[in-house]
Amino acid sequence: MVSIKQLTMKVLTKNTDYAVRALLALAKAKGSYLSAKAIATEHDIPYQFLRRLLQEMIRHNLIISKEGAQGGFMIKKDPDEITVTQLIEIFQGKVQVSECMFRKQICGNRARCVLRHEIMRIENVVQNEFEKVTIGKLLRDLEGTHQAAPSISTPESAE
Amino acid sequence: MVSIKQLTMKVLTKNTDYAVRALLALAKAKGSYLSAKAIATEHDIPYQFLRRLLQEMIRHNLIISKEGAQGGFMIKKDPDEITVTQLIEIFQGKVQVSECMFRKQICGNRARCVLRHEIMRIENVVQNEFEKVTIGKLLRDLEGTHQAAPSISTPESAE
DNA sequence: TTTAACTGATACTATATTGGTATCAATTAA
DNA sequence: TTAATTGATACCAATATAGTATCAGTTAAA
Repeated sequence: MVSIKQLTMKVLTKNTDYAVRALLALAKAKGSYLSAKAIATEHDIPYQFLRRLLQEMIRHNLIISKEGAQGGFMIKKDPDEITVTQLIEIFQGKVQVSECMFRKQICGNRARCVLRHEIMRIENVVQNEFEKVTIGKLLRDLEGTHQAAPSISTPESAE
Repeated sequence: MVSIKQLTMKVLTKNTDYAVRALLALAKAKGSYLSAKAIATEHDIPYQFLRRLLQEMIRHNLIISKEGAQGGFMIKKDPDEITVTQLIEIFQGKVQVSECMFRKQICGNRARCVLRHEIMRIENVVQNEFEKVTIGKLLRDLEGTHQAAPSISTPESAE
């Protein structure tokens, strides 16, 4: 058996998965510090793995930290402004359908490439779909309140 | 620097990329046999790699082969019926946003999970987009004829 | 002022996936 | 008979993904 395929093509890796969960926990605990250990334990995320993700999120100004005893992490950015697209880009890189498809052989001869256009269109669709999903929305869904975001009406908010 | 991300999140791997190119070549040469070597050379695809992909496509009834000298591969299935979704499923597995996200910790307590629904919605969007793109459509785009498929009218293809 | 609970930073390991190569047997046209 | 070709499969290398370990520095609190 030639294993050229896997079971599923994962769109979200564990990185993003864990990051979303951690952010939901932090969004919920808004205003107080949660330690990496507490988050890891409660949400079943490998501790050291989580810490790397948290550091990365600090670098991207999504959260802040406090060192020392009773320290931990606190959400910084408005949960309604944190999209899954952003998290994917941070942890998995920019969504791209194919790095070179249709560029080399096929489109080499043609100046304007309709295929390239087709592919980019799908890229945008994927990205837009994930942009509709924010941490704020997920949190409300999770808590079953289903109320609209306080100050933002459109899900596609700017940076 | 902690490399927890790559440059880009590839949606199409080389497998699928090469398979599409090979199928385009075979669709173009419809009715005659093309050798793996010829396809590999002309489209800059690693020979042995390509052969594995061709074997896989035979198993999925997309193409047929003829052994021996002057043998090769010929397209079997109607190019308009071969979607990129199918190729992704053959070579990369079924598109799935996340295998476990929101299922374990988060949704453990709640019977009906709105998040799960959200994720599945995106999965469908992605898949539908790729289903719009067939080998037949790509071939016509490639040749610049832009005429509709003989038996199938594609409403979304006119952009 | 010592200690335990923390984060910051980074090195390390294991496994899976992806991309690619090599080999040998069987088939067939010339 | 031979060269071109597929069928089948084993193998290898690079990269990505997932997870672990360690040590230094900071801080609240005993």
